[in-house]
Amino acid sequence: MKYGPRNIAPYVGIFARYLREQSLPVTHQRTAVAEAVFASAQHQSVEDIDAVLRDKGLRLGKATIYRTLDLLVRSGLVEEHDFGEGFKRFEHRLSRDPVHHHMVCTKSSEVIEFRSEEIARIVEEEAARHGFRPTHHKLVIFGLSRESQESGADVEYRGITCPIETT
Amino acid sequence: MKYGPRNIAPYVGIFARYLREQSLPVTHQRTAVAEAVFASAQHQSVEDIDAVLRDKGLRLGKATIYRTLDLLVRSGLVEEHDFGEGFKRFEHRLSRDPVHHHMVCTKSSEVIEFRSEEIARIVEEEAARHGFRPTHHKLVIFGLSRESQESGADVEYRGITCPIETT
DNA sequence: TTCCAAAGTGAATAGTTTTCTCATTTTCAA
DNA sequence: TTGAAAATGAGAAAACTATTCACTTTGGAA
Repeated sequence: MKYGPRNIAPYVGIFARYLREQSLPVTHQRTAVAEAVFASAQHQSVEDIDAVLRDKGLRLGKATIYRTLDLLVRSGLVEEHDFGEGFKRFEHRLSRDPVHHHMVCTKSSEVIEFRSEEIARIVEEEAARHGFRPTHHKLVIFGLSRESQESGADVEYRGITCPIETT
Repeated sequence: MKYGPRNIAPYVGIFARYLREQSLPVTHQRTAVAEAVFASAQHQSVEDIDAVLRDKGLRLGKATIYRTLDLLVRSGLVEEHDFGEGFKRFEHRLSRDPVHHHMVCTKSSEVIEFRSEEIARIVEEEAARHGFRPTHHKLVIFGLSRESQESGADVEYRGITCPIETT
């Protein structure tokens, strides 16, 4: 779904332009965080981003990373995800498929992306039916990836066996 | 989407049966939490549930509430939601439409439920296409409810104005 | 280039939600 | 009734994110 490394300089430039439009200073820290996010095709946690920056010899305050990610999300260049892990993940929107959804393996945490025109249509229809004005939507499918199934994992259902009370 | 108050005793009974099947003690606290969740048609936070219990004169430890909610979710009788508020919400599955999705108003936090057979079909198709074995899925549409729109609220887009760098 | 007001940074702190610990209490089968 | 296994709850801890504030940087103006 993502298409390997690319020249990210132009995208960092777009972020810089966004900052200037908003009358916000273009700092080294902001540029560095943007580079780290744009350079990876992964769904990165704040820890991941901090690690990447650290590898480059940069030690930014956590607060700065959070604040810059907030700006990136507001700029529309980066998307925020919550896969139910207890923390957020961030993904740039510079791929050829900026709108897509996710399947998350509950065993391996593997993430598969997919696209669906139908989903967008249904969202519009359902929203219109309720007088709702949608801005964005998120669909996440949970389950087992092919790899997890092949490695013997199985969905363990521990729910009620029968919804009708018999006792 | 929810159909008013009902006699929840049978459902508490089903939870009790689930506990016995799992060889887990049926305690007063567990019964009380189940009652609180089953009695409301809302998407309740842990705080909400604690408040309901408190109103009934019950003061359970937070740990017990969390542990019991975990059991309720595992039993399949209750569903867990994350509407991006920073905390979880819980909803029983005793309605006539146990499978449904949500629209969340980013202004008023109002939640609208809707059903869609098409979504389920698409989920199955897309999962099959990737060899993925789905267990469940969540679709949340964010935007403005009719009421919020009528009260003058507007989506404020603060993103980039043009993705093509011109400078 | 220099100046400077406005804004950013980062270390520490605080806040929130959720989980863990462990001494005490409860459950439930025998 | 008894007792082993499990639950409870108060508080501590953990995990993630936001805030505070003294100091630094940015960027437009002179």
